[in-house]
Amino acid sequence: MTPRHSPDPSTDTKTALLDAAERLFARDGIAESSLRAITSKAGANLASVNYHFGSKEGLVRAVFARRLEPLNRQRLGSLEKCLEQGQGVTDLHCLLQAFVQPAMTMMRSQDAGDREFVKLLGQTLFGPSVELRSTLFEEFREVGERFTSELGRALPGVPRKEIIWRFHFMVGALAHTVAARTTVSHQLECLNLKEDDDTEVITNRLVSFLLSGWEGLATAPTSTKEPEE
Amino acid sequence: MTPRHSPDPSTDTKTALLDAAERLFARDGIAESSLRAITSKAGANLASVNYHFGSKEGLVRAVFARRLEPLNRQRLGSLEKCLEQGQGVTDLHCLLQAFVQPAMTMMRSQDAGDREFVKLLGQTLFGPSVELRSTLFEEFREVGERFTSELGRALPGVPRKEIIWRFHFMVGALAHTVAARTTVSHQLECLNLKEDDDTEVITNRLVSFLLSGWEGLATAPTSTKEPEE
DNA sequence: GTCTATAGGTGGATAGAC
DNA sequence: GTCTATCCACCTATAGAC
Repeated sequence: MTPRHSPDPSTDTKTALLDAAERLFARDGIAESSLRAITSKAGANLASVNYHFGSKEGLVRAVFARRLEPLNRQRLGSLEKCLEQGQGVTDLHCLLQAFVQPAMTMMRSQDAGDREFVKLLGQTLFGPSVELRSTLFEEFREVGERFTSELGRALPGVPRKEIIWRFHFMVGALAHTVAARTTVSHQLECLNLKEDDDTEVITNRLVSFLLSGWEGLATAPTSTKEPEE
Repeated sequence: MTPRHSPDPSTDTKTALLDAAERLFARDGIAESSLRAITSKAGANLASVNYHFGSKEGLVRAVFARRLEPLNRQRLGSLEKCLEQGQGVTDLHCLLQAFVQPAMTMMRSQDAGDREFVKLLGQTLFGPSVELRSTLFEEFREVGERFTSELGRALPGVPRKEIIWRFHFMVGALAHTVAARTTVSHQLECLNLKEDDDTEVITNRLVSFLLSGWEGLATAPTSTKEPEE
């Protein structure tokens, strides 16, 4: 008996709750999704959330933890590959790709859960809840530090503070791309431009844009008339 | 008598409600801010919101409308100045500055309401509420169209679809910068880098980054090994 | 216009049977 | 582990006195 690793139906209830919550959170927001709606969609009982996760907040945290860890590992793994390939010289383009691509792939994943999740992640990153953001920040910490560190090494002339700002510009551009994709599609439709690009094309657009920004070859002086240092 | 344009205290109640709502929305989120908390903070009665704005949704819309119109006008005004100065040639840097600076100035305005508002705006842009986002989209439409149009003229070789994507990258970077400034400050503190930059410096960082991205001089090929076209 | 009081509904959480 | 029934806090909105 028990032919699978997770034989008991309790696990299934747990993941059903996670799936339903993830979906409703992404669609309606966390505060707007009631436990009643979540358990109903999951085909579970109202009390099951409290049993399995202790509280709604516990459920929220579990939703994020489930997919954040794989995302982080993928990013860090790609970063390591960049370093191996680079053999000393750090390849900026490879680093940006390593950071951007995992999120973009999730955006167009076959798994609907992945798609819902990145939308949710983007929303939450900009959301008002302080405690939730600091939870996310904690989970993201290692990735952020590894990437800013390597990006700094790839751009020796750029001070650390500037690196961090550029990193945040990048996070914003990426988050908006994955979270507000619906808006973009809508806008393109209004202009009779069908949005037929696949993940790779959009990723390349974004990475190219970011790469230029990071390389900073623009003719932008510090002030309107001041020359560059 | 009635020595001012807005003599009756009803106007004051109205703006007090708007101020309180704006602040609480930005701090706790819209769904999380109850009318009780808002009216209490405004020193008004619970029923006053329904009297002055019809419903909570009416209040929300009024909060956005109040500051969105000046922001739009400032952006469009700056854009017109760019066109006048340029005398035919469209200055990309000027356009980006015209789009970015008004929001950044609000971020560090002396008026606390301005600061709260941009935070709220950034949050809502990424939020889940469909109807609210489409309201914002409608209010933003003219600005978006004018800017993408002029940006396209400033970059004759770039197809319209690419312009729109880059515009969204820019919006994301800007929104994250104004909405998550707290996060950035926190991160900089953790690294013992005091975040003492004034608005102008941060704006210049962002505009430089974006300018490079828009100019697109990066050495990013379409694929990992393909040469540029 | 402002206020009190309350209706009418939904939220998260729990007790206790099964 | 699952379910029903229920508690109680809180929400928005409104009716009606002042």
